[in-house]
Amino acid sequence: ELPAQTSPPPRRKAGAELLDGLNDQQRAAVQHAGSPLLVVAGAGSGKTRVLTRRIAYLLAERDVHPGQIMAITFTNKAAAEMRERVVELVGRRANVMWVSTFHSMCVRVLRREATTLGMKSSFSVYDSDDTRRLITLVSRDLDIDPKRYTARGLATAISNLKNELVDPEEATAKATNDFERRTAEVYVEYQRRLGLGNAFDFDDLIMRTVELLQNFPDVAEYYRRRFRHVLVDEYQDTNHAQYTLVRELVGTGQGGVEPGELCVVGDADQSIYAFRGATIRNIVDFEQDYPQATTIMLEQNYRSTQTILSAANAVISRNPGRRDKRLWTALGDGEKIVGYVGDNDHDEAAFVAGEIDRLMDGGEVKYSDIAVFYRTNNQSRVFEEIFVRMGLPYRVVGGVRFYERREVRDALAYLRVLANPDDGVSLRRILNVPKRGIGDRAEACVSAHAERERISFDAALRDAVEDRVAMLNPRSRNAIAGFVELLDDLRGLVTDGHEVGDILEAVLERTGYRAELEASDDPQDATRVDNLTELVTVAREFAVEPVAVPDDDTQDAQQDGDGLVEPGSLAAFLERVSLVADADQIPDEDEEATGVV
Amino acid sequence: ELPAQTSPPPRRKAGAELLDGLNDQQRAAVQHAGSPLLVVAGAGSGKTRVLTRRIAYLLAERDVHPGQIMAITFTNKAAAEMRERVVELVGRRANVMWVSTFHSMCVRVLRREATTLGMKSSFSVYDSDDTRRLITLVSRDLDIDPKRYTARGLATAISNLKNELVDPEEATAKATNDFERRTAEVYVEYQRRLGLGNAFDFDDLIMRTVELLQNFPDVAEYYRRRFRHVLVDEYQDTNHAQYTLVRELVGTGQGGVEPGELCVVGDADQSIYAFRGATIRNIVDFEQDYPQATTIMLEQNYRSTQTILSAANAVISRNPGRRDKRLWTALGDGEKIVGYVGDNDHDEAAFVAGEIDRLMDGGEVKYSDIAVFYRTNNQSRVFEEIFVRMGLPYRVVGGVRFYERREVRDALAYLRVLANPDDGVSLRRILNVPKRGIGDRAEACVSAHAERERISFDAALRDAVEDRVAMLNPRSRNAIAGFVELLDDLRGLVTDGHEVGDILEAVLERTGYRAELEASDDPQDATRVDNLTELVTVAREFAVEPVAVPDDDTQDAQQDGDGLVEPGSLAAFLERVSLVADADQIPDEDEEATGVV
Amino acid sequence: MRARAQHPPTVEGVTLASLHAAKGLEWDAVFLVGLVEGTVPILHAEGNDAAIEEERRLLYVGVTRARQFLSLSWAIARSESNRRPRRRSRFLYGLIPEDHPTSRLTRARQQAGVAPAQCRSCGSQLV
Amino acid sequence: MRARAQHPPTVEGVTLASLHAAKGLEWDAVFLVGLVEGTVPILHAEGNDAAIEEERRLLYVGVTRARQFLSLSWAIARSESNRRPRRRSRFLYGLIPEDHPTSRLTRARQQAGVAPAQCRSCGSQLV
DNA sequence: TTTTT
DNA sequence: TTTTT
DNA sequence: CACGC
Repeated sequence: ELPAQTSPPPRRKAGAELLDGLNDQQRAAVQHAGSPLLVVAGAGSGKTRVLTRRIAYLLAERDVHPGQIMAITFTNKAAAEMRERVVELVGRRANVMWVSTFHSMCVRVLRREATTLGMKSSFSVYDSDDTRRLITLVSRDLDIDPKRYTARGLATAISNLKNELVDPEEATAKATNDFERRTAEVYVEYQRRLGLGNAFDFDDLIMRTVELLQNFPDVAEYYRRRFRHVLVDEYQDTNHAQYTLVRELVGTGQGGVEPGELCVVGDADQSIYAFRGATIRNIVDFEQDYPQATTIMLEQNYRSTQTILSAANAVISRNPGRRDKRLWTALGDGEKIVGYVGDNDHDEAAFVAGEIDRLMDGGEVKYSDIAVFYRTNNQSRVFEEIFVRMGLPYRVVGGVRFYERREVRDALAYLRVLANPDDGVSLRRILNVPKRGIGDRAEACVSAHAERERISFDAALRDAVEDRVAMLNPRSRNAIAGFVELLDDLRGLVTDGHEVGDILEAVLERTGYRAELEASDDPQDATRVDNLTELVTVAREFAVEPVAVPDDDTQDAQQDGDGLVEPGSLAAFLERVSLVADADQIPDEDEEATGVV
Repeated sequence: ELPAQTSPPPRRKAGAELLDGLNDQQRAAVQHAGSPLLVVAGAGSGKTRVLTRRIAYLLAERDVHPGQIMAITFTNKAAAEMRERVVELVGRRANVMWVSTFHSMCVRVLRREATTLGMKSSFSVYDSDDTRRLITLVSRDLDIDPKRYTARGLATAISNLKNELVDPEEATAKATNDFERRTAEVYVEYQRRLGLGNAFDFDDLIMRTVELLQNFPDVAEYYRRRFRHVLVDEYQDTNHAQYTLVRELVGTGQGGVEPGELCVVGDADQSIYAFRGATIRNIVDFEQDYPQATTIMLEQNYRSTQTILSAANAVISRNPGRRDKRLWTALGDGEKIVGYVGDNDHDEAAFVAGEIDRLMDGGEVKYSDIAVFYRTNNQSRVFEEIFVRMGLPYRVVGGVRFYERREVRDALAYLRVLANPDDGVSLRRILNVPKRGIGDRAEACVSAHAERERISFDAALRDAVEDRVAMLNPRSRNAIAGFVELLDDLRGLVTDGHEVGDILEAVLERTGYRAELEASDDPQDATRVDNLTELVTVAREFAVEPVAVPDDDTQDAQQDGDGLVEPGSLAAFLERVSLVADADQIPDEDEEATGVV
Repeated sequence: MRARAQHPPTVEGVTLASLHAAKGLEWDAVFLVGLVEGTVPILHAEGNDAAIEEERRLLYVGVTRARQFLSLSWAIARSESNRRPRRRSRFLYGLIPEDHPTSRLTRARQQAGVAPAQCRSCGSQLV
Repeated sequence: MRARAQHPPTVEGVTLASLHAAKGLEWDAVFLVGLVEGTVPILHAEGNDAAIEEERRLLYVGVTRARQFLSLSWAIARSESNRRPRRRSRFLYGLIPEDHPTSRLTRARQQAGVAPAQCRSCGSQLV
């Protein structure tokens, strides 16, 4: 025993260090082994710290290989931060872990197994805008009254079904009223068209991965053998499909594979995404779902003063039926809370501006340390007005995100069409953008032909060039011929292996898209040109960016064909931009990640 | 003589005081009498000071009655300032003077003499937007290709003709090419429709006042006898019509009335409105136009450092054929001029922001003492971006002005229709705003009926209610009936003598206009509601505002029926808002008005 | 001041965001504004217990974003055009007493037209 | 700083305006920006002597707005997307010498990539 | 009305 | 491309 | 028949 004390093996030392500075509950969460674990992590209780230490501890102390770990988050930012912090703790071998969002993780699985589901691995991922567009088309084809059933409404309904893992057939069977019947009808056709376009929508990524795991036991077994540890962040935000996905990944121990070790972290009191399908019940009922489960509560807060925590406790304690949890801190009471009643919202905003000025006068705080929160985005207006007048620097979070801007989506649609010719939604998006004389009528003719012949829109366009599309006049035919030729030219660049940035640059140049914006007198179009320039920059940086996951140091051989598209490729770029909501919405300086002060 | 020194008559003393602190040229300009006077007033040379002192001097020393003075400016702000400063010098009796813009002055004349020109005194004044709308209607009726001849283009062409005092007949006769012929055709019909709608456009105000003075010698004589002194500010900005108007007002001495005494002030080097019809020749050729004229040059500048003035002189001296004029100052050289070349506009903006920060660090300057000027408004964008980021308070001048906002114009259109039922443009503007089921087709039916029967659009609407309009379906008929009833209800409020603010409030309430905006989810609509609230406030303040012109103290009896609408009335409010471009675009703290430091 | 000009990207400014967007982050000073019925909780949630509970969690998320300084505010009317006064959020019951200065100010001002004094004492009166 | 908070309407901010909108007013410090061919004078005026003269008057109006401090600036390129470099305004001939630091900086920077030093000596070199 | 993909 | 009414 | 409103 004595030698062990004077020169302990490095691994043990690392393990001990990983528990440094943790409180009892945090330490228990890091060390727990052998059964499902629920960490109820109050606000500011050091949740990310626990997650990352736990992963490091698995590697350091429990003989777990990085390739056996899957950590799931909701945002790319959270995933990136988690990976980064684990790397800080255990080195670059951590890069072999799957640390990703639910959606990225599913894309990775689906790229590997696409053919099993009758798709090609070059599939597109449709976001809510693409989805709405496709539903509009479907809805029109089905002669649905677009006033009574808006595309947005139908999209929401279908999304809800998918979140509940209800497939088109079941939806049809279960429909009890007019709206549900119409929705099911659209759902069936929409899903068919997604397949035809070789595309998944956001919800499909989850639902169809579940389908894969449930219907193909050998696939499920492969992943269950591979990932022995599954960690899920923000568990209170999971919807039913995500809940099921996690269950399937972990397994039940039937079929010869021991269940994976599950650790979920979350806080029911911070469940605020019910409208997106999140079910607070997933976290509330965790102990029923996993009867072996252990629960650890993190109640010590490292962020706020006791005054603030008491206020928070007072607010939330009035919610009935919740797990009793009281945040506390060792930091002391701090400043009193300020209350103010204004005559009107302008008055209220003036008060806030004055208080900010006062805080700044104190000199201990920066503007970026201050935030104003409201329930609805339009409430920002009155603050912006007064802040501009007073010269208070500010940034508004929300609004149209970079990848949601029209010009950015147009440019990306070109790239998607180059990568996946079957992608009809993207193809139709750019068909006449910029204007090239292919009008509504021409599009309708081609579309009808595609439907009749049951071919892709791209194939129908090529038929049009050869005059095999009915009712199409020669003017339109010529315009289409020019367009198809343009696409083929651009696709040549892809085949020749040009960099993404160059391909994008060629798209903007050869299509005349940028020229049209530059010629415009609308001041908004100047911004649009700038955004495209920014997009080109992003693409250029992407090509030279060091790749996070494959790592020379690692022995893990499962990198190639492991659901990862070729780094730096067009496909990789599209995958990135399709699954990243925004580059930088909120500065990441100070995050949930709270440690001991 | 001794008694005169110990107790001089008050009037002489006032006169002497009025010359206090003026330089030789300024003093000469104030005292000049007996012939037309051109004051060439360089930038910052104390132009407004000279004008106001001159007026005061006329009253104090030259036995001129305030009612005999007409002072003309281009902006309401300049007029208000001039009046205010004269009042400071000579007291409230100055309020009897006509101090107004060219356009306000003409409206006042035209209200008095409307019937002479076959109009009613309740006429509307159409601004450029109304004009464009009416031209669009006319153009459509004349089957003019709206691509080849845009409403905007036609409006500009017609405006140019009016500025040159070319009437529709002359335009028709003189037309030499296709565009001119089409323009003349539109001009004829447009002018007919203006008459039918009992409306003048901005350019009409000038042109038709000239017509009045030229075609009705007794009217001209009345004004010439009445106004013995005409003063014109910013003379370099006059167009041909305004030039002629001034000539007609002053007269030539034929017909028994001595010519009025004319004093014009301006600076050819600051002529920058050629594109609006201003002709620099008016000021350049003043001495030829008025052979008796005296010219006084103000070259001493009280605003800038010599360094800046030398730069200014260097810039302008390269213009050929100009009157040689060199600004100088007694203030000394001051700081050197800073030059900077940026890599791109963002870089340039960063430099400017940095310099502003540096100036503010000096502590002697306020943000509001600093300005950034550019040639085209879209250049503001890059500055706004960097200023917001740096927390530099700023205000952008330009953009959509208050009275040009859609919601404000809609509300005013309601008021105009109440005041002038013949106003077809305003009536058609609000016909289906907010939506009340009177669509394009219905409007076309009513419009055709109005044309066919040669009645006003309002009368046609009333025919529609009685089913006397062809091709109109019952649904539309009912909608129109509701609308007409609504208008009649509202007009009842006007007849009952309610305050403008209440009438406006009733319009917003009973039409459902405000409700529609409040129900909207477009964040812009929240701003719109605020703008309407602001408009109501303006209207309320207007009703209680002390009236500037009629003054109890004065003996002048020509107040009633003197082209002034009843103070506080709906008509008065409309007149104000039709002729005021904007409430506060640039803060009026520091104006051209420069005196001795 | 001078330093600011030298490294401008540092001046990132005050954050304006929805309560949803605030989740997962923290700031030294936090202002929660518009705490009136119809906004927090939002009108739409009325009559639906689960929705009202979620609205309350939303406020909880907002409160727990603050490190040192927290301000709670609301306005009794949206703008001059809109007559009917607003009621403060039910979620403040128990947090700020009904008879607290901020509550009374509402009536006091309507009579006197005086600008409301700002209250720095609620912290001590928390439940 | 405190004073600012107490009477907020005073903080009116830096004025951004077109040269036309500047007419008739004055400021202690004036920045005239974008002084390149195609902007001042504007492209549209090219080939029309009267129009070019009016553009020159426009610059004159801008210059004479300043009381104490005047800055003249321009950029050699609009944004990264737009390649062809710009030439400074012809109206600066005689005002700022061709071989003045501001002119040379253009080339120097393209080679060195160094941020341009700001020039405080033109005032003395006026014609 | 909120919007992590 | 500027925009005093 | 495309396109702009």
